[in-house]
Amino acid sequence: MHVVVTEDPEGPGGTLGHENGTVTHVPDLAEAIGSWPESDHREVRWVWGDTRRVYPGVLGRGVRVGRCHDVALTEGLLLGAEGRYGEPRSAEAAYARLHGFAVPEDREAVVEGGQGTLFEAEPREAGFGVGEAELVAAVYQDQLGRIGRLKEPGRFRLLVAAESAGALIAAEMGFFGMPWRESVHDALLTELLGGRPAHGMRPSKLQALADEVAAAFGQAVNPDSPQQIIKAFKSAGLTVPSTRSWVLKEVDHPGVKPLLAYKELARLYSFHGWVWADQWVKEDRFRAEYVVGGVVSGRWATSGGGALQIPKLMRRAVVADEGWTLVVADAAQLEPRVLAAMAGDGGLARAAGEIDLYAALAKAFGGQRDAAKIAMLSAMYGGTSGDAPKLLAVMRQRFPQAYAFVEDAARAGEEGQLVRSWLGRTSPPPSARWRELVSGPEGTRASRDRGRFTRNFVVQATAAEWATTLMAILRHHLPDPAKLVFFQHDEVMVHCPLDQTTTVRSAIATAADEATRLLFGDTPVRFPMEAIAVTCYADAK
DNA sequence: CGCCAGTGCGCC
DNA sequence: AAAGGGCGCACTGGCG
Repeated sequence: MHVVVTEDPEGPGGTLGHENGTVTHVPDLAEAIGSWPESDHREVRWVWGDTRRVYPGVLGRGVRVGRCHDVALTEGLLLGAEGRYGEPRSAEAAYARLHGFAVPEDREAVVEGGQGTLFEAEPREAGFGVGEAELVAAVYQDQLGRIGRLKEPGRFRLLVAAESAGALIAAEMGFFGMPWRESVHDALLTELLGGRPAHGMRPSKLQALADEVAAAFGQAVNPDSPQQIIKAFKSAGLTVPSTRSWVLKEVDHPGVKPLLAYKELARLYSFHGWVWADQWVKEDRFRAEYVVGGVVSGRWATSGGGALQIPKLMRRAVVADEGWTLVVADAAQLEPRVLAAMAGDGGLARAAGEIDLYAALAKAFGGQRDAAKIAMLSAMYGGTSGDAPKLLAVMRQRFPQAYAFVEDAARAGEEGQLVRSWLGRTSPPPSARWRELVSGPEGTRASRDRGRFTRNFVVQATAAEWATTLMAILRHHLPDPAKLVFFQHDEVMVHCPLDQTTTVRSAIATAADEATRLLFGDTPVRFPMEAIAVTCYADAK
């Protein structure tokens, strides 16, 4: 069964819309959801316009839900599938389209940017002469109908369920937070940088390196300015095309070493330094803002805090609570396995039945595991340099179906067509700019670029679907109080009491298996998900 | 002053 | 060694 949920613009109240069409106003929404008759609590699908607007408040009152249908996320997926990519996807917009009213822009598109301002800027639209509960209910019914008319409604329903579950998980991860020891983080920064500087100053070790750089060049140079660095090298008689670290590494000049050291530390300082901690870490928890489906491929993005780019070095600060542990699991070689399963390539699927897929493929590539890996990555990314052409020729011969699968996706992209993931996420259409370019002198290049994008899209998007499905299942298998606290494309982290370690590890294995069956049915492809329990994230690999 | 593109680099 | 896909974010420096 489903229940439509709306929250009052002010206060803790809201409405519950029942399947028979009646709408009840409740003074305390979280309480009403939490006290829903236990017998069917797990069976309820809570339908709401936007998880980010409704769920945090509910969580804040200590209530969690099992399943939901996020109307805005679903609308985005449906619009893409219907060739209307990019149109506003809020429940209000969907309702307006349904009835021929003027379609309001999405609020996040209007407000955009700043943390915490996402939904505060303007009061809720007055509506279209209909209560919000009726509005959401009408859009929900319409969406069910549209899903039913798609080519693969069953798969798309899985996609919608996974995306909606992802929204719940993202909200919960943001709410509960990832363990982050401020004291460890501070000690690490102090060791590397030399203590927190006064406002407007560089940390001492950073300043020392900057001074070394200036001394080496015999002139003042801002190490944060690529332009100034290039000029400084020029006046030393050296021409560098850029200041990328791998370029500078090859340059013979005394300024290079301190400069590279500076760049590395400066990044830590500005990205994950004290200012970052002030903003994002409270009470030994890092609370990130995830954006479900924020990447066109369906991967998650972040809107602040950089949760998906935590430097390996900083993982020292991620430490389980006393008596608790971190169970960290990542899917090994996820993308080639996804390709094997999707393409139905017998040979590749057999290799993907092994724990080390690349080793299993090595035979086909002259016994070279590295060659097999480059061949697979080139096939999935559209690589053309080095040995790629030669290795791709081997792949074409030995794994023709997998080869054809990515080639077809690339060709579709080059021709300006849309491609779809396994569950039905649709790639964005080519931009107007691309259409101009493609018929001009730079046409071949633009065409190839888009081909590489669509080639990768089908694999990356399906990998994202597998990972989100796994998480959605895992969430239901976790014993209380274990919690998902981190997710990064193909890696999950669960924070749990020590005595739940074994249960959590097997829950992860089960979830990986169930996700594989749900998506691909009876495939020989295996998706190994090795889980390791650690006290500190840095010890996970 | 804010805005924006370019650069560079962290993660998968 | 540094190519091929996807991101976010800090910083510089030019512009209005």
